Amino acid sequence: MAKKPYYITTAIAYTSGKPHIGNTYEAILADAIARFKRKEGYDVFFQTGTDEHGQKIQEKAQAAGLTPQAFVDNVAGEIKGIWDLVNTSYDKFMRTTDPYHVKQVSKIFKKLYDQGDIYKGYYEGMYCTPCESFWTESQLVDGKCPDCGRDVKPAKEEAYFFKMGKYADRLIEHINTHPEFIQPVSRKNEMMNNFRLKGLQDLCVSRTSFSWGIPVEFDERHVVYVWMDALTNYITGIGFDADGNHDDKYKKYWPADLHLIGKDILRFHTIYWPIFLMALGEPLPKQVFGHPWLLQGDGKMSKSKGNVIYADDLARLFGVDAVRYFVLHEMPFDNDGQITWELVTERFNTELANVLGNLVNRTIAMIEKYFGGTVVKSLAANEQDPDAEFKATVTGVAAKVQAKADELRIADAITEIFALFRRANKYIDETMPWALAKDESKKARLNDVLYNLAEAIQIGASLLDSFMPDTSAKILAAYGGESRTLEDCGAFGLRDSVTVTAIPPLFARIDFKTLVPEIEKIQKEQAAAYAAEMAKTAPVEKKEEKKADVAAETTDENAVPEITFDDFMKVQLRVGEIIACEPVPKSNKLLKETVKFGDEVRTIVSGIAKHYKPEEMVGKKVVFVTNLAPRKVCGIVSEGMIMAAEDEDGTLSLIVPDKDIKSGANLG
RNA sequence: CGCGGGGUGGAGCAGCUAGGUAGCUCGCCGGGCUCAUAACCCGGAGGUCGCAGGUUCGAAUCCUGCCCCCGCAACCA
Repeated sequence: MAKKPYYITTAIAYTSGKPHIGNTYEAILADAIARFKRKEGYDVFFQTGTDEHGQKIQEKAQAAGLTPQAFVDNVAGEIKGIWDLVNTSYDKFMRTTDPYHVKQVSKIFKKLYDQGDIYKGYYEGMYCTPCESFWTESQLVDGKCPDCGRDVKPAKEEAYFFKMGKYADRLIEHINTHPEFIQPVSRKNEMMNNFRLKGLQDLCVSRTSFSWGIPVEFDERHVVYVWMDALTNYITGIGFDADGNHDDKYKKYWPADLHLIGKDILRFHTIYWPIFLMALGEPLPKQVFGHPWLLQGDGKMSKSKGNVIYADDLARLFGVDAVRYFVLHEMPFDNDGQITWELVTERFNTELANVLGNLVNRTIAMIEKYFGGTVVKSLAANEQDPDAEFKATVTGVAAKVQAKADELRIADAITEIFALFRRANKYIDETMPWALAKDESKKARLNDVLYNLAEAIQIGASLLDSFMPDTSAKILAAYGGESRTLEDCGAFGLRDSVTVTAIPPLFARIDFKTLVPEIEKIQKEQAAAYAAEMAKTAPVEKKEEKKADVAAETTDENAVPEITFDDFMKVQLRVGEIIACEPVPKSNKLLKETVKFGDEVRTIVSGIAKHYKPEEMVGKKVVFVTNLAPRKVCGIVSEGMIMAAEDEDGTLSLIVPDKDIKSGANLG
């Protein structure tokens, strides 16, 4: 009988930079599922890859002095390298610059245009001519360009749009009749609300403001905009052809069984993507799973602080399988999870070293010590098997693991496997092999006990092979066995004899203190590399970094250039007395202060509400910058800036004069 | 009333969709054992399940209101 096909994908990673552990988590999770499906007997096709077009990449490449293609070649190589490092068993690494994909996207666009689903229209907004950028009303600062501060004017740009509304009813129907389509189900309502509350607007699918993309074949000033380019990778990667001459692979694997993606892009995968497919007349994917995020626990992630955690650093310190174990097991099913160096170390020691590594090791040691390395299967079937309960527990694990894995609850599946290892440790205490060894008449019993342990360990290791492939292989090699099928994991006593070979500890306990210098080194290097990059690319990069990571810019001294005395003198600093203060409505960070500088009274808005209460502000004398251009913040004009110091913990402290001094006093 | 997620023993989480003894890992305390990586095994302390109402024979679980935290958005001049 032919194996059933199973097609699984990850989202494609954007090639703007090195992926951190949170991005890598998705690849590892998909890999675990893919491997387990193979173990279950499916004919699996696992596709992952990179999303390589767009304005941001064009700008980054320019800043780095590379062509966009050369730039994405580098980054895609780096991403693939990390995926390989953590042992993802993808069948295809898809890139959106792949010629076949480019050709097909172009054809798809044309086809949808010809059949009337895509039409030419206008993208309207406020336009800044020098910056060549469109802004929405809400993005404008004080009615001016948020980038350069110059005037903007209403303008419209030609663009192509996709008629989303045409397919909305069919999609709603599909979502309602396929409860398994959106996972976890708790997200389903969220998606449906998008229809009811906002209606479904037509989607802009082309741009003329940059050129690094797939050209629209019949209108070359346009390039295809991100979602139509990126989402279609799932079909072009397996040989979809817009003219219908599909590759056999497409016929076999589409529709996909599972799109594994981050919860942030669930919308695009459960609304836009199905509608594109409907327009193309193709079947919809069976399931879209929006996984939670893996957050870094020690403060807000910031490259300038060097506290971004990357898979390769983790792998160097803990080993690849420990990284896989951590992200697969420590992630809750539908809440965000946390990762810190301390947490990884703790799990490494308690679970991997203590429970698993030590079990494997002590059992080998006993088999060698008492039997020279070989134990045999008990020949006489014992009517009242004293180990019946133990054996039943061990052989029952496979079914439990399978049940959990089929629900995509990988963390729970792993917990089941470790329950087996814990049970085996307990079995050692129950049977006390070292006591049996002292009595020659109990040699047969001792053999049976150790044989049972060896079997249990091999079953556990076999079940582990989808999640920790290297560790599984090492254990099985030490016990001279091979990874067992799921079915065989449900049976005890498969081998007539087991011969073991001593191996070094699988996971040597780690004292966190010894790791601290390493981690500090990693963080220093990261911060230095970031500063260097900032210095090199600052002019171009500023725009996007401002949005993506404000903290980076303001806390990274290394990136700040030297100024002259004259420059400094341009800044006017004065002591102001706060005579009134109130929170800004609709904001959780802002306080509005009324400040007296001598005879002058000004209104100043500051982002300090998380650190200071309005009532404790009143009466304080604080240093302000008083010659900044006024700016509207949340509808209030702010005429200056309060001075405060912030450390890396985010603690904020206002700068106040050492002695009482009249308000309005100048600094210098 | 911008959108969403969450509040369960010291920490991190499960349980909630289909109400019925509050569970797991770590930590802590005590004990056991010595094959093993100061590892393993057993026992124990510790929880008004954010608050207040409601439905019910019975609510962590369902309903209503409120409080707090975290993301996103907004925003820090």
